Amino acid sequence: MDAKTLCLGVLVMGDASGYEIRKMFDEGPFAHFQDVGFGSIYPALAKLSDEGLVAVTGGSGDGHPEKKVYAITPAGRDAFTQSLARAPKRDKLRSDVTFMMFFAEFLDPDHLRDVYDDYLAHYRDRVQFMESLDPKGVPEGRLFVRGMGLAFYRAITEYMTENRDRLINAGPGAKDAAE
Amino acid sequence: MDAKTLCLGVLVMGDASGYEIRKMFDEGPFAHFQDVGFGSIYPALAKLSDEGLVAVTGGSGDGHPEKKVYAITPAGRDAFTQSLARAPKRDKLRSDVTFMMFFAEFLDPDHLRDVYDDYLAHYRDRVQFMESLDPKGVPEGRLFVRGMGLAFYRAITEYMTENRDRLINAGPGAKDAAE
DNA sequence: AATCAATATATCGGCTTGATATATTATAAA
DNA sequence: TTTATAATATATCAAGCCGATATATTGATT
Repeated sequence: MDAKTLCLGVLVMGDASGYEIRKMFDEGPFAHFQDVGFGSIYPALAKLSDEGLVAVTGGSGDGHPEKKVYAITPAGRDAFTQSLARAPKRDKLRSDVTFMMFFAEFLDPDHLRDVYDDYLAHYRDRVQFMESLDPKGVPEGRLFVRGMGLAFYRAITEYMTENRDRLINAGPGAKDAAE
Repeated sequence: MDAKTLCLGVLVMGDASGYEIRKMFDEGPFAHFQDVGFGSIYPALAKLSDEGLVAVTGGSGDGHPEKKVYAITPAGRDAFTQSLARAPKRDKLRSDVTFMMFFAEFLDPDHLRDVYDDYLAHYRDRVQFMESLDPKGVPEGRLFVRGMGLAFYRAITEYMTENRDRLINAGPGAKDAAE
């Protein structure tokens, strides 16, 4: 999905500023399956505005930053629906930690253990956070996606908890690093 | 991970051409957690060659394509080890299908069902494929990573099988599309 | 003999990424 | 109270990546 469609997706749920859009992908409901930075969001919003797909309110223009609020237009809604109707690209997971573990024998055992435990702790936090969310009034599509994220985080957490020693205790000189 | 490090990772396991490196990320052992295209691999190999981190054999240079085989040098091994020692970036999943499902109410029910079933079929295939792999002689790190991929694919497959009707039958006019 | 799929290298525009700069406001600590 | 810190907020830019495309050879199938 290109940055323009991602922005429209947020705006279809309500008006927002560029900063607020970012938060949706950084810590909000999209955080576990999409990502966009400011470097993509601001140019995307400018283009959407040029094309009449969003309308802007606020923003002085002279020097100091003032909040600009974007609202989707009827043309923007149409464009969004059309984007969703296109055949989706296949999923893409990019995990540098997994790449490191693949080459576990090239790593310093202490470093491997530290990275592993940080990573596992992070996924445990994600599980706890998602379990704490209130499902009341959330549309079916969003609940489904949330449930899938939780299933994914739980699977990783369980696997990493059960197989920790298998990886940490492998490799040269790893015996001291296990705890 | 940048394209250069990904290439070095493949070459550390044995000599390969650009095309063979690509296959490792497209259908090989890295396919489920990393991705690189030709547009990144060829420039990366050229840079690595300039820096003396890989050595090239073959390739005529005049017009028609001839296979070039790359081999990692001792300096390349050092550079690879150093790259692995750096703090890894956090995981990033990009799933356009999940984005579509989030906005299920904006989709034509038939289209949603088609996309859903294709997606589920794809993950079922991945599970079957990974279960068919022979673990004999595979180093611990690679087995661990393979197991984690399998855990991930299984979790998605199970969730999608159990919750299919919940999503497909939601939304306006969806009753006919369920089967 | 013709067709198709796989092998193989390479390029390029458009887009994304990650870092950085800048400024305001709200909160917490000294 | 003053200071420091964190959060809010917009914006830009170089470097690098992505997806599409072009080209050519080899092997397998019809």
